[in-house]
Amino acid sequence: MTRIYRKSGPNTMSVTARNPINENFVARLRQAGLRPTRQRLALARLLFQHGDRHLTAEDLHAEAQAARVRVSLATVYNTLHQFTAAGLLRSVTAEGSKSYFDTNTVDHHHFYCEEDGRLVDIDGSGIRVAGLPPPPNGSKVERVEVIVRLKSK
Amino acid sequence: MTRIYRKSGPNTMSVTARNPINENFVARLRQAGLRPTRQRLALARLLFQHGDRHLTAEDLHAEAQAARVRVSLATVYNTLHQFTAAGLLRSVTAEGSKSYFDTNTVDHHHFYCEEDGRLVDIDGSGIRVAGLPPPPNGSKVERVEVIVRLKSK
DNA sequence: TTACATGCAAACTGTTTGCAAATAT
DNA sequence: ATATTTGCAAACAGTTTGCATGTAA
Repeated sequence: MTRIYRKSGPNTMSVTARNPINENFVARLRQAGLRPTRQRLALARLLFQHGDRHLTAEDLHAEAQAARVRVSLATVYNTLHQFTAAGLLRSVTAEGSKSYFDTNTVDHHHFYCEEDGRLVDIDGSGIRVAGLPPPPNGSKVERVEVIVRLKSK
Repeated sequence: MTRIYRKSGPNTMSVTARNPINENFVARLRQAGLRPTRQRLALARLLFQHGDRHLTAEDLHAEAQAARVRVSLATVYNTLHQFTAAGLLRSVTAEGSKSYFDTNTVDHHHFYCEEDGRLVDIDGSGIRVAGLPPPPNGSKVERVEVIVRLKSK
């Protein structure tokens, strides 16, 4: 991990600027009880403006840097967790060390490529898991997760 | 994590002592190209003498301490990885931060209790995952893993 | 007697936290 | 005005590594 921080500069983009993308996210954040700050809006845009994505905190931080958005890594972590708690993201556990955040919040499953650590959605609608025994006493099923681990052929 | 180390003392148990449990593990280790050292044998016994188990490195290290077996945490990690490479263990990824090692090396699935971080085997024979799309280009399926995440009711 | 295994400390990675400064309402 | 959010540094957890010492063959 590379830890490069820049001094925070003045706020150059008005958070309340009237453009359709912002309007959209401002509403979603407000609904989640999150103030639509410059950082959160920028991260929301990076996360959600392209289709379904699987990102680590570091990935998103790097994207923010590349897009000249000044956000600290700590804020990226905070934001990802807040978005997850708000139901805007899901977290996916694929491999020991790092956590992935998935912009697809609908039930679905994943291919996981061990070689490059990449996650790919499996459309959930077609998949069925049969023969599951009932959960142990006192607990109930929260979610069934299928991970198909891949090797290159 | 607690890091308590003791000075290594003299070897009190002969590795080659003739008892059926040792004989068994000595052979298995040899077959895997691993020298049957005091530490490896002790860990093997802790791992395999009771039924199926899901352990972290820390868990096993604690058990070793409790059993008055002197092993460093680093050696526990090494040993777990070597055993996994040799097919004596499987590693299971359930949650971001820690890795579990599973003494059940036959294909099967897991319940995972988020509250207490405990894994429970699901007998694999009954479970079937239907409707999987073919893996992406150039890759093939290595393993299909089902994790049923539990909540207490 | 030599190649391998161990123990420890220190490094490393991903993540979280404490707190002062900045910002949203 | 005040409650929230941010950035940074430092802490933290789990894991890995380098190297001197110990042990198996």
